[in-house]
Amino acid sequence: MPAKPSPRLADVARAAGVSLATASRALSEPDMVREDTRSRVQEAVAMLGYVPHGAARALATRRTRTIGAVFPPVDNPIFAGATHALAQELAGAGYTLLLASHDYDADAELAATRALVERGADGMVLVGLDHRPETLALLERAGVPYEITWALDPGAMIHCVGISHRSASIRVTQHLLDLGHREIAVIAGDTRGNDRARERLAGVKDALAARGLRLPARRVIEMPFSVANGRKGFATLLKRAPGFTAVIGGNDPLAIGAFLEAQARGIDVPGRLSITGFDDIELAGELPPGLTTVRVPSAEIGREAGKRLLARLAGKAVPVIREMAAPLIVRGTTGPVAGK
Amino acid sequence: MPAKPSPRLADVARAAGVSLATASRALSEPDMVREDTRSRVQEAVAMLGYVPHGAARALATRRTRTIGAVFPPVDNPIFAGATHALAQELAGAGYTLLLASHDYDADAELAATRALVERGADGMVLVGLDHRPETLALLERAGVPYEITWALDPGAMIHCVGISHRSASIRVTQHLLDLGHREIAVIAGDTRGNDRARERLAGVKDALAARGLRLPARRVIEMPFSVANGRKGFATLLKRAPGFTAVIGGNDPLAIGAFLEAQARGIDVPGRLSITGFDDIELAGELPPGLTTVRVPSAEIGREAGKRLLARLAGKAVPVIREMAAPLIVRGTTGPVAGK
DNA sequence: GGCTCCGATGAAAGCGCTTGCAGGCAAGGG
DNA sequence: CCCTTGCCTGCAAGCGCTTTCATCGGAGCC
Repeated sequence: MPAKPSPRLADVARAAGVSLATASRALSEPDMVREDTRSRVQEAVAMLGYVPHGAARALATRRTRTIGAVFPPVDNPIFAGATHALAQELAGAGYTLLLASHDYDADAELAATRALVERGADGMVLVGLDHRPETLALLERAGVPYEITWALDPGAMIHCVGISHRSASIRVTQHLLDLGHREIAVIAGDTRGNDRARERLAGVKDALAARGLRLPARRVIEMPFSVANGRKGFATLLKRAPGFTAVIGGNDPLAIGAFLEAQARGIDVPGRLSITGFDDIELAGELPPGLTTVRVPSAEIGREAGKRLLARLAGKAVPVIREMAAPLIVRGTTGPVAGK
Repeated sequence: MPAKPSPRLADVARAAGVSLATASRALSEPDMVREDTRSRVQEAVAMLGYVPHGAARALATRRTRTIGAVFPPVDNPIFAGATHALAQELAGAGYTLLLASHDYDADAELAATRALVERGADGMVLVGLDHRPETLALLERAGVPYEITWALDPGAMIHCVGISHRSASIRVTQHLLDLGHREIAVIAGDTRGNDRARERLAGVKDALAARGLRLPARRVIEMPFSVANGRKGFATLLKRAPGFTAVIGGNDPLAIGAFLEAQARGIDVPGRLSITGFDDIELAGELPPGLTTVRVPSAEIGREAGKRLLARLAGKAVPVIREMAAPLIVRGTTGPVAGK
């Protein structure tokens, strides 16, 4: 390893023939310093290849210019899109993203949150409302502003940017009911520790109840999000409680899995079976006949969370709740119930 | 905002009735401290809700326990998977991921790298071999160990973990040649600033050349990676230079796009047209008849990069080059050329 | 031309933690 | 019973930067 110690600001100051204080100001408070002094400092910086020492600066300013995000599996395309958008938004303001991910595990989330707070995150982004109570308490105590994404706090007490999963889910279900479907099955996401999945399922029940219908337990199956599980879940439902005319997928991969399995079994979609998803990933629009789904603006959620946090750090007030639109996108996998 | 200042280690020390030094050791060097002293300190920590101040620690130790990663769009599923695996691997060792992403832009990559070095990343993960020369120079100068992922340095001078895109691509092409295909078209990824895409394309040409064949320029189109672009690219090729019997996609989304477009046009796959992809994303195996592709172990690459970096930081030596297997996965989209 | 006022610079005190060094104490050996 | 050996603990000096406060010189004013 290179033994040569990196140059410090003092070296820059010496090379530029100014004091440490002036060198510091030339870099972080440019217009407090005379033009020519500033350029001498900058030359020295370039010559020495000086790179500021973030930890030292952070210690002195009590700011790291870093935002922490704790996400469920970032490999879910929707979180990936949000992560990218968030990172971009932050980079534009000179901030950097500290990312931790977990597998829908509240304890891991707490540990990750603690790690990010220790690292000095100036703000935090979390997903959903299911957390260990200590998680939010920790942030409050440390005085770290945070944004909850995807979900919306019903009490409107904490800063959120997201959508109402329940009402979107109600719209999906109503769409199916309007098409005449009465026998509906659900392949839900894993609802343990995932309030979004829970709300989506609850929305289906709500919509049915509003028309005096019930969702029998055997018509519901929970599966971790993936195409393969969509297939599996569909196959299981078919065996366990056949007779349904529509399947509501907890997200798009699950719905696409169900669709592929139906196709493989020669079940005509949407002729004999309607299918809906949730999220509107790219493939939903590309895979014929097009998946009926809810568009969740995940990249915008990420970007918006970043914007709001930056605004709050700059002392500006932002509305506590930022609800995004989540329109129903009707495509080819839903149609009138057969025989109507 | 809560005005109450967070407790410092000195407060913990006072509460526990020990000196600052002892409190520090109780937390970071537990077995230098007697059992009962340690537990008194820990009680004080719990009571005060003490959270260590990372910047201060970093300043004193010259270590941030943080690894930086600069990735192209993290919303590409393969990078997303690698990011998740990397973050998990690091978390297991008490490290945290500093993530920056860019849109295949070398200047943005350089800026992001500088930002992460300033933040004190103890190590860095980059993707591919296309960089501004300053990027690697900066890391060398700062003495920050780094790993290149996905690609392999032909000179074996820099630490890499990845696959040989060229030879994998050669295998794909040979597979098609073996099936009798001679008229081959390519929907490549955008090769500007993307050495992987370039190598894949070069591999196709190599394999053809080895059998005395050429790849005419009009049979090649470059498109940013996406399903929609796969469709578009395929349509363009069909118009511009029809008569090919096989399409090589630069990655799976492009190949899937081509496949969907072919299907939409009633072209029988693999009867009249063979299609191959690259990466082996989940859908490649799920979408009938199954996409023939190359399996790129992206999550393993991420995990391995983390492992190697941690090992190097711990002073262990690791082989400079870590080549991962990238097997050809033959599925249903490739078959013998029609009429053979 | 002398005085005031202001803008630019410098000196120095931290920011919160780690760590080399030294001191203190108890146990063990002579 | 005194001294050595070792284990814990405490003191204090940084780690590299920011920022208050004081200083200094010069321009503007009368």
